[in-house]
Amino acid sequence: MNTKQQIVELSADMLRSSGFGGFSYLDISRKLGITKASVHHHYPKKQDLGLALCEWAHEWLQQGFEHFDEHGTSSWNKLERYLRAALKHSLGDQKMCPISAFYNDLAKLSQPMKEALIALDDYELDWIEKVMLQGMESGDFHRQEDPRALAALFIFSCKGALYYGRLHGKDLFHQTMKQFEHLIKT
Amino acid sequence: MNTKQQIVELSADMLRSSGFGGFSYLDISRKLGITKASVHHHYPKKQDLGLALCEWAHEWLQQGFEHFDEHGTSSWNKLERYLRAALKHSLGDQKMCPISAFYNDLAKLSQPMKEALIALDDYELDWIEKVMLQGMESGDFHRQEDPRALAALFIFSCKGALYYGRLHGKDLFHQTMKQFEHLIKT
DNA sequence: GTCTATAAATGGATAGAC
DNA sequence: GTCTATCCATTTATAGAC
Repeated sequence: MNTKQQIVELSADMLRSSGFGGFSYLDISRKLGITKASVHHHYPKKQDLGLALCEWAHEWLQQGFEHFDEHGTSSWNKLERYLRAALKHSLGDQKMCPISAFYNDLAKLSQPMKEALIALDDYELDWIEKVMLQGMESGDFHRQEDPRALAALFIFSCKGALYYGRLHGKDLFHQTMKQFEHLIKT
Repeated sequence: MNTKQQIVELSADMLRSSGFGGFSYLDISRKLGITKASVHHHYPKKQDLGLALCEWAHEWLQQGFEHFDEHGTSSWNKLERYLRAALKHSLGDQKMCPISAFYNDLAKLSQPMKEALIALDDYELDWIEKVMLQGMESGDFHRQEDPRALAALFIFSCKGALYYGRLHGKDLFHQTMKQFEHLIKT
């Protein structure tokens, strides 16, 4: 893997640990055994790295969704796989999802990064909404007037539980999502 | 108001705008017209200020809950008042709730601050859970096995919607909480 | 309680040699 | 592509005079 790719992969890891403002070019250089100046050669401004990380996050989501679509045996099973992956990648090793990580430093993001972040959110909401609609069609979920609001409710519950779970433990996550399941399943 | 109180009040404002790591002693000193050294005299380490801010947040929550309990005409109305206040203090003037603001910089908080934060979360969850129980008793809400999980679902939905709402607008907040209302009310 | 002065570290960024 | 060297601003924190 070339240096440029290594920088993105490593940054993605630190992004999910500490947020976009939580790691520096010095951190990157030290862990890769190169100098700060070399990192700047590949990504002159940190905003450039930020946009590359948004692309990385998009592919990260895309791969997950394709996998859940392919292996999910029902609408709820697809959501269950989403939750299992979220739990493993978050509380499992004390990291955030990349989207939450960007929101952490929202006030300091440039306008292009904010737009990329909105697109990321919509991409995730689109997938959840699609699964919710499938679940209503198949009769697995109670019919709702506003499937996108239901998708938002699901995402916020999941991410909030992961966010708080870093301090309160994973039981809170399991109990919260079990409550959600109980409310929407027929 | 004496200097020490002014420091806490001003810090609380900046905390909700930018998170705990998002403001500095220089910011405080400039806005109060004193020097950094004077700020350090009142709160030697930033962690000392952080603990004072946790106390401030506790009183902030306490006053809100007392107000909602006193004026709420039903269980749902109490939650509605909570939501209205949250919306006003968050998307209204582009601020976060103090708890979310601390979570923003979770990785950098000292252990005593993390413990204070857990206590804050529990205090908020306790109040919501109590209202959920009242609503079930009175028949306003569907009965649930785990009222604390329902309280967590409510809080995460609300805070997530506020968090995302900073980029996606307040409609997302209204739609999400309307969906929650629809799922729990009889 | 407030000030001046200062320290040591970090963060983002650039110029220019190899 | 990588390095050395450097710049400038910021952040937390302390010592000591008034």
